[in-house]
Amino acid sequence: MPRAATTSDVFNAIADPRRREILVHLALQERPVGDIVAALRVAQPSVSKHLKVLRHVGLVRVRREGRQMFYRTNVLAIRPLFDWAAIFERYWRHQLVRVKERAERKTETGESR
Amino acid sequence: MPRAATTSDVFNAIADPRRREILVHLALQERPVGDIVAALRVAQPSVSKHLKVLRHVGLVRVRREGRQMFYRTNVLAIRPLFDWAAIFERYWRHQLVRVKERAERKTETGESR
DNA sequence: TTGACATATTCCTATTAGGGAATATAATTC
DNA sequence: GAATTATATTCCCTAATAGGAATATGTCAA
Repeated sequence: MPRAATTSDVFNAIADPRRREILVHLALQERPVGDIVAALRVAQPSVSKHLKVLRHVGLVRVRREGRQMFYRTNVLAIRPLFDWAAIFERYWRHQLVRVKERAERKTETGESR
Repeated sequence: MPRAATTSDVFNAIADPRRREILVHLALQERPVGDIVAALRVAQPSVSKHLKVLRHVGLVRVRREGRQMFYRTNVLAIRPLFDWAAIFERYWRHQLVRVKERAERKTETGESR
């Protein structure tokens, strides 16, 4: 079985670094394709293809205005990714707390190394 | 240019759903490969291959004990993913706040629909 | 209609993946 | 050493890229 399609879900869609850049670029405000091309210095056909993938998984929305297509990030679509990563957040927080406590105990007892 | 290797970074490694399952399974405690095979009902060679990918990007750590290999999730390695997704968190929080406020205004004025 | 501009699609190609089956390696036990 | 258990690696195969170049589609203006 080959690798899952980039359009299969959000996790596969954001595997590509260019697409992640695009999403950040379109998070604050909608922008036409040409703006993305200029900002990320990527060939226009390449940008259009990435946008197609992002549209397929619902990570961006489009609006036409004359000949321009305004894209914007659908931030809510990133939530499944955030929620999944958050599963582990408490573990590393605990880990960091333990490291911190150990460091503080050492300081209190005047230990070095 | 083909797609980036699954071992190129955390984002590509977690694109596969099996690997995400494995990471969750190994988050609470370390487990031998056989345990993962039984829990996820995936062929053993397949599990070993996924673990290899996860090891390459630092998402899991291994420890040998006799003939068993105990793997555990390195939760801190998931942080780059969490941090990236968190960029968008404030945007959807604002969005949700706006939706909530609108709903409350409607309720106050006795509006329906 | 013609031309200019903005964006999308198609074609091509090298590379990668992931499952299954078979086999290899490593550690333990007898 | 031989058999057993646990895990890793290799081989085969098909499907899916992502970029580059060329081309198509769509919209507006004169």
